[in-house]
Amino acid sequence: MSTKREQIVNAALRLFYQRGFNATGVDAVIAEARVSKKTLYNHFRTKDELILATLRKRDELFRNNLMRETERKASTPIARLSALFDTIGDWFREKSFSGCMFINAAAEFSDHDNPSHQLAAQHKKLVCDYIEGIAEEAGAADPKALAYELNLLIEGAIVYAHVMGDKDAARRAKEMAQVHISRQL
Amino acid sequence: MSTKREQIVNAALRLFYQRGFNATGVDAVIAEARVSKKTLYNHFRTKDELILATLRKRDELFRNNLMRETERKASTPIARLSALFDTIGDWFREKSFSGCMFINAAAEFSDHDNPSHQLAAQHKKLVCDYIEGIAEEAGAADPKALAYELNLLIEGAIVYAHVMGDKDAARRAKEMAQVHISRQL
DNA sequence: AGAAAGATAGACCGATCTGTTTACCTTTGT
DNA sequence: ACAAAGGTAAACAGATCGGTCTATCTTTCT
Repeated sequence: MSTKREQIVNAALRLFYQRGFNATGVDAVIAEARVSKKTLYNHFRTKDELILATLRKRDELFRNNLMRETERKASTPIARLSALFDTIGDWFREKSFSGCMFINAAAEFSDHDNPSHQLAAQHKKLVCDYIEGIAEEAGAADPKALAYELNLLIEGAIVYAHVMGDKDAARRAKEMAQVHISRQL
Repeated sequence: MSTKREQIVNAALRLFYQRGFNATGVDAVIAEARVSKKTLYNHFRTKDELILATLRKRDELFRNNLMRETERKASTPIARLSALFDTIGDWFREKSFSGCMFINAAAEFSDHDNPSHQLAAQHKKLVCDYIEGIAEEAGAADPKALAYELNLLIEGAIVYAHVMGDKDAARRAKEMAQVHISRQL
């Protein structure tokens, strides 16, 4: 149906991720999407709404990929807890990698009440919930605590990979994760 | 001597940190600094140069505070490795806390070759070097590896504290850190 | 066939952006 | 006392910002 809307969001996904939200004008988005400005503003009331729609799409794509890849790499819950770090390691090595779009959003929209910032917080929680589910299946003593720990290691690795360009961060984080996983099993 | 320059950088430190780099215009900086636009451009050739000078100042202030506070809180190297997390916990609880200015800079200046991004990477390395020094004094088996691990936990905690508003992140990271510290001693 | 819906390119709006310039004022060293 | 240095406020330049609007074209439903 609304393929124009998808074109716009797909263009926004690329541009906002690579260049940032404030640095990307709507003119750049419509040029990348090959769409007129009127069309963009027919689908989104403001740029802020486009940003929110783009972040929602990113959340969906990112978590779907995280789940699919992690479950493809490992078949047991315990192995999947480790495989999470292999999946993010693959992500770090993509040529388009520019950090976590939600960390980036929180950086630009620093106010915690900002809708984009809240969406970022929600995304992180959903990822954490997913990990908690695996930790439960794996029989962790305290799945919530283990998910928190693994997620914190993931965030640390993302920062290392983006800020310092450390493509090995996922492997190092994985080794640390093994320690915390084995303490719970 | 150059007190005007300091006024400008101090104003820029507040505004760039709270509102972001692209979202803060030079007009806002000169208003906050109570200085004319001419004066700003006498001291800095471009806004980008002001950003770089501001990041350099932030690096100096941040690391000095990290060292001073951590050394004040604990007198032995081993205790200091833990105290690092208390220091960042205090930071998280400041009302002006808006995440790590260098993570924020890397988010807005995503290109790794961007001078601001490179300064961010350098800052992270200097913090890691400081921790490595303590790890050495503490007699860690592999000080470089331990510093890497603790720094990764710190980055994870910063993300949690900023994106999710989790003021407890430093304590949780500290508990994780204890595990990795004790494995090396 | 013909009306309604939705697309197009692009002119246009007022505001804001970085950066320059003008004209004047204040401080300071000799 | 006086020139030089460095400060001020504000006008200005040209580009870009988010957002609106017009006039035209294409598609689709009945």
